[in-house]
Amino acid sequence: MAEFPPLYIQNSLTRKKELFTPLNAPYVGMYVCGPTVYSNVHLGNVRTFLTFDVVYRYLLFLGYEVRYVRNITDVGHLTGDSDDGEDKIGKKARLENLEPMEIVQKYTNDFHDVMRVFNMKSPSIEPSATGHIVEQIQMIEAILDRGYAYESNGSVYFNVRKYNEDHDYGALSGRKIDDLLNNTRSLDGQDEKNDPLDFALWKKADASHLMKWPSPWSDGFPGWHLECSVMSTKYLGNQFDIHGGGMDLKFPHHECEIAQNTGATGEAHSVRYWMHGNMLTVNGRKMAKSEGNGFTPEELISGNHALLERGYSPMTVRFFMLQGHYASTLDFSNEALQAAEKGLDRLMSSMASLEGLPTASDAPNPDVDTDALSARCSEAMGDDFNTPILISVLFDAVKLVNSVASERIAIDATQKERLTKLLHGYVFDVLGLTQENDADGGGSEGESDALLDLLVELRGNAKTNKDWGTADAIRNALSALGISIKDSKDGSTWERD
RNA sequence: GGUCCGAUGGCCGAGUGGCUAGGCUCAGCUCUGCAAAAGCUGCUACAGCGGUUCGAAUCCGCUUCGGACCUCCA
Repeated sequence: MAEFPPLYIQNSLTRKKELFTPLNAPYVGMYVCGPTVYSNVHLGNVRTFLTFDVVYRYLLFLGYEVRYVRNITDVGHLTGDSDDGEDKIGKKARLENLEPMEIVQKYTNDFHDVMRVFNMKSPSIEPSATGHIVEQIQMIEAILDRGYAYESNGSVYFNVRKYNEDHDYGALSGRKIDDLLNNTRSLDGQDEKNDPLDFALWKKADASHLMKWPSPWSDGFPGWHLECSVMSTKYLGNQFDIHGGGMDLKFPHHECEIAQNTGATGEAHSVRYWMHGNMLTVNGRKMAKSEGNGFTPEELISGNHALLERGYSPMTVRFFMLQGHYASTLDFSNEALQAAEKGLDRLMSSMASLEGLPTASDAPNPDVDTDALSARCSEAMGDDFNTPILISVLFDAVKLVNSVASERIAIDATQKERLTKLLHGYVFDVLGLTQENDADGGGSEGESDALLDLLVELRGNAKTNKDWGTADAIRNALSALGISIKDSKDGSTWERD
């Protein structure tokens, strides 16, 4: 087995930072709760998917073979205060006068577009709940067989108290069953349940319900928590390595997932490392659809939203989010976005200069220790994916690159190669940042580049002749077009802003 | 009401007992025809009060303020 650098993960279940040891290295199984496709994703959703995109990327970077499963929830999600609420997708379908599956397709497409714009890697498998109705029915039967569920009026409920006699309900979220009971609000339409804590595995559909399937109990639809239990274990096994999701899913969703898995097999600890990403906040408040403080990636890029002073590029947002640790709340503000934009610009300018970096030295510069830089990077990521620390190390590398570029420091070819490999690996592969200079589009890029080179050369001649008027005129004109010129003692270069 | 979490310099944001990240902003300097870029230097903070310790942003207690979950939520 290959050697992997140590990776510590903060496990939500044990509340400890643990050394990551996959069940079957080099293979890793990872499941992340995906979106419910009944409306556009907002920036808060993006943050969670970004968190696990980086986890996925880093595991791949280390050389693990990862099966990354992220579901699409296209049924079973109830609205309102009780389990008798309406299915979100069915409701939306009625509102928009579309087939439920049209809704699902529409917002799935939107979700994929967003993922692409933010340079998220596609999961290995993206299963949908409606594609696994049979398996969900089978899991309900297994849970019934073990006595942890009961049928009531065509619906099936999980028996939380019975389960808690043999296992520990509340272990993940740190809740005690009696506290839960004391604090459960009395809701309507719960008479079918033996106990308010019980949750639905299968719901009987009424006549107006659009999405329903036959089952041994009724024509109905599966409970929300069930799909994740079914799809994670189907593709990753009854026990698998990493389960991720947003902090707000910890209870009840993930708690119920654990109960279902254990209830169906009798085996505890189906998930070895639970990871939870924290919330994106706006003015200190969680960004959420219900709060009305969310905006879509489209609004973010265009700047067309009351909270936005102007638009920001997807990579700026990606970088902004990576400058905070995934387990902390991150507060959104225009000021912070603008600071991130400049920082990213500096990082990317430096990346762009790597190729043309001079190797002025025949021997390695003893003051330049690429191995140490590399070690600090892997240490940062190995400490629970600490991207802020990683970025701080990368800025040290930026400083070094810029010093070499301006010939304040000399390095040899080997050091240049290592530096390039390090920066490419962490910036492009691990953090998933990309250069965003291709905004002018079209196939004429090469031509316009050549024209720009020519203009810069002409300006250089003007400078040599001390024709400052011409030189400044060219610089100002290019600046107005979004091209900035950088002078150094060896000549000038240009860069698109 | 219950459970849990947080409070870090002008802003964002790491850091869990001594080595006092990083980005942005601001000021000065170097370079430059000027500017930009780049480099260097400076601004040295940990909500408040008490305690433990040789030593606390970091551990403990209290107070204040904020947030999350307990209902759909990434």
